[in-house]
Amino acid sequence: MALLSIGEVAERSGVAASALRYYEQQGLITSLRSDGGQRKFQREVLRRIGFIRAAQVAGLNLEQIKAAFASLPEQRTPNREDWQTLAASWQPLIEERIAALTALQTQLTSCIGCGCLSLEVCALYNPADKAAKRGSGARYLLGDKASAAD
Amino acid sequence: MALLSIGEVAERSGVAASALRYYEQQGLITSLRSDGGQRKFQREVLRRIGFIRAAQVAGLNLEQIKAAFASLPEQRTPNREDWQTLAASWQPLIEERIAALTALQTQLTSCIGCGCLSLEVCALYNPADKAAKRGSGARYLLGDKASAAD
DNA sequence: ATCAAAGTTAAAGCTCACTTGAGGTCAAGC
DNA sequence: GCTTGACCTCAAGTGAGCTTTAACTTTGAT
Repeated sequence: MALLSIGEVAERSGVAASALRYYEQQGLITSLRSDGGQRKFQREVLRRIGFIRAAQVAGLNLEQIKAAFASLPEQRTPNREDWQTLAASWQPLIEERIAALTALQTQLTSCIGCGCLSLEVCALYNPADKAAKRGSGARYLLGDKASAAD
Repeated sequence: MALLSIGEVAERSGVAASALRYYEQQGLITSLRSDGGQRKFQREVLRRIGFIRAAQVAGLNLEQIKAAFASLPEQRTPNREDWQTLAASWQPLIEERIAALTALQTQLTSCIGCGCLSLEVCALYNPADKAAKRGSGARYLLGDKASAAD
């Protein structure tokens, strides 16, 4: 069986059918349709979904993931090299996030050790000092969301 | 000047006044009031805010942070040791988060190296694959958050 | 005394990533 | 042919974490 129903994809990927419809609506995945209009997914979609979840863990939002997917070929099914390139492009991001957490760890530790009750010095006291204001909405991963810009 | 206005706290902490009011409403920080009803913050609030932001980066939500703050003394101003204890309690969480990202990194890398186009094996393909992998796997940051179900 | 800047409240609004619900359709087994 | 369960669409709802708005008050400098 070459094509998968939405229910099958949901079960195999561990992602709810409603989420899959949402991903399709957002342009992250695509589907064929049966005569009756029901979604028929190619197996490839499982890999795509795997990458979506992985990227979410790494801290990207759906729009960023969609942008990353734009590097994949549209004509043919992406091959190993295509995915490799994509995965590689995320490594720096993951490293960055790890670095941020490590820095936080250090900060918490050193803030303990140092006399940072004497204020003015500690990074925990003066975290941003001029935090760039993003738009409204949840800042679900404070550090990285778009902190490159200002 | 012992007490700080909300604007001063906002500027020093890099957190918007509206967010500070929200934190107060949620019980994460407290304030005294002037005769006219305006907030007057003790300096200590800056440390609290620092910890809030740090904890958010580490992945806690406000309720969890509030719960963590419950370990701080209410009668007296928390001293260095109090904060130390709190910070220490967050170390495992940060380590866990770093471990998750590292695992993701490994997965992405190995998924490239291996013949994982042959499906069925790759963790990216079968991320949840039933409740079998409860304690391990890259997805738990996502999974914990939304679905404690099943 | 005046006046602008900064502060107050309550309520509504917003983003993200989905989920839920209503009302209807499709596909497959008996 | 009928039934059942999976599927469809569209609209509205959810929750976290804020921000914005409106109408009003306080503070502090001149």
